[in-house]
Amino acid sequence: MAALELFVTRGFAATKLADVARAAAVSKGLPYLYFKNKEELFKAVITEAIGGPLAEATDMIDRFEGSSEDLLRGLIAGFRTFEESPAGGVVKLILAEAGNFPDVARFFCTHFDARGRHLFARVLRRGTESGEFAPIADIETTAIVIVQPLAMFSVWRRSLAPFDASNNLTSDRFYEAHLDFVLKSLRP
Amino acid sequence: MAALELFVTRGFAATKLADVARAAAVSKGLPYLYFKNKEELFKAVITEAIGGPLAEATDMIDRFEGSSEDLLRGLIAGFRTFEESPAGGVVKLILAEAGNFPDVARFFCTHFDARGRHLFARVLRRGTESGEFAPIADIETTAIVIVQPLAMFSVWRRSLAPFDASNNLTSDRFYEAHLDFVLKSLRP
DNA sequence: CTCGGTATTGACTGACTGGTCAGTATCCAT
DNA sequence: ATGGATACTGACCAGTCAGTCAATACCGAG
Repeated sequence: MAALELFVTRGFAATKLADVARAAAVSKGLPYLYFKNKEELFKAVITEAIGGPLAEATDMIDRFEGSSEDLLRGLIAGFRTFEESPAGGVVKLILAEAGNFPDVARFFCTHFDARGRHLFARVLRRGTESGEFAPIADIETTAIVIVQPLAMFSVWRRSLAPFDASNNLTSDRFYEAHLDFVLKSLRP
Repeated sequence: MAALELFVTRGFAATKLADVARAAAVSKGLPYLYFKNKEELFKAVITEAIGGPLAEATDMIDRFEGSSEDLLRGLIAGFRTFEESPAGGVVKLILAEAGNFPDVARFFCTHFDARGRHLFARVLRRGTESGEFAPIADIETTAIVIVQPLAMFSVWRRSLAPFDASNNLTSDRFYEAHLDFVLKSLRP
């Protein structure tokens, strides 16, 4: 959806519905035949952007069989493809607008944030139990520490990256360094 | 400044100057005697919020003598006090509004983002050269991977945290897990 | 107390934008 | 062809808010 891109780059309040309409090559009134108002459009855009990728990710995990390290790699790779799709912008969008849209924030928390963290925690638990990873004092929080760079990179790429003069950080380099760093920390 | 808090929780566009004035217990017109317009106020708020803490941090580093691990701890602790001060909200604010305020974004990049990363990279280099840390393939990018959870946590605390049902993550637990994780990865 | 100057106010305006709706285009079944 | 149903348009309205400025409060010196 064209609306998503505008919301991501400009924010909710600064995005004019006339612009959304123009970007989608329709008239100003058309969106109102499908969405009650701007806020409903916003919610629809977000839930649509999250829904698909989330479903894919969960059953990818459920069906997985192999080493915990490979599962971790798979999970991160999965996040990357989501992040690099147009839908990846929702993370930034939601973090920015959470205060103004409590129910969107809550929805995102339970259906994406918490679930995503849980998946990583599960992998860590699996790995430590099998002895593949070293023991971890606080698994839930460690999962957060692992996920946060991914989320942050997603946000950064869509906000500061274009303005960073010393911008020689490619996605490849980042994901490589991240995985390297994480695995070093996890191995016994 | 009262304006900062409003900007952080609501975003730039959604913050009415009348509210800023009310929060500061002055009349609606007063800010215009000190700032040309809303955008100038915004820039002033940000530069003020960043300026002080940044100066402190840099000369804290310059004067430091001791082990690299302690320096790293000091750096993170410094970030935490900044993060927990009212000024900590600028990170979220800038990430959200970078697209609408290119020059603010550029200013933040050069004076805070890049410099902060550089400090961490310096510590890593110092540690690897002295043999205190294991060799690191890509120091600059690794520094980013270390800093990002800190930045993300700052954003998260001010956006999703209040809506997260399973919200038993305290700052203490987070910083502890982060430091533990990082040091595990760095040690030879 | 008075006067000059300065700091502050808050009603007002002009521009902008979310939302409406009477009207037009398109399409399909008969 | 034609009637009607459906999809879409864009001029218009009403509300909102950044920004202005004439009027007022305040203060310090003489």
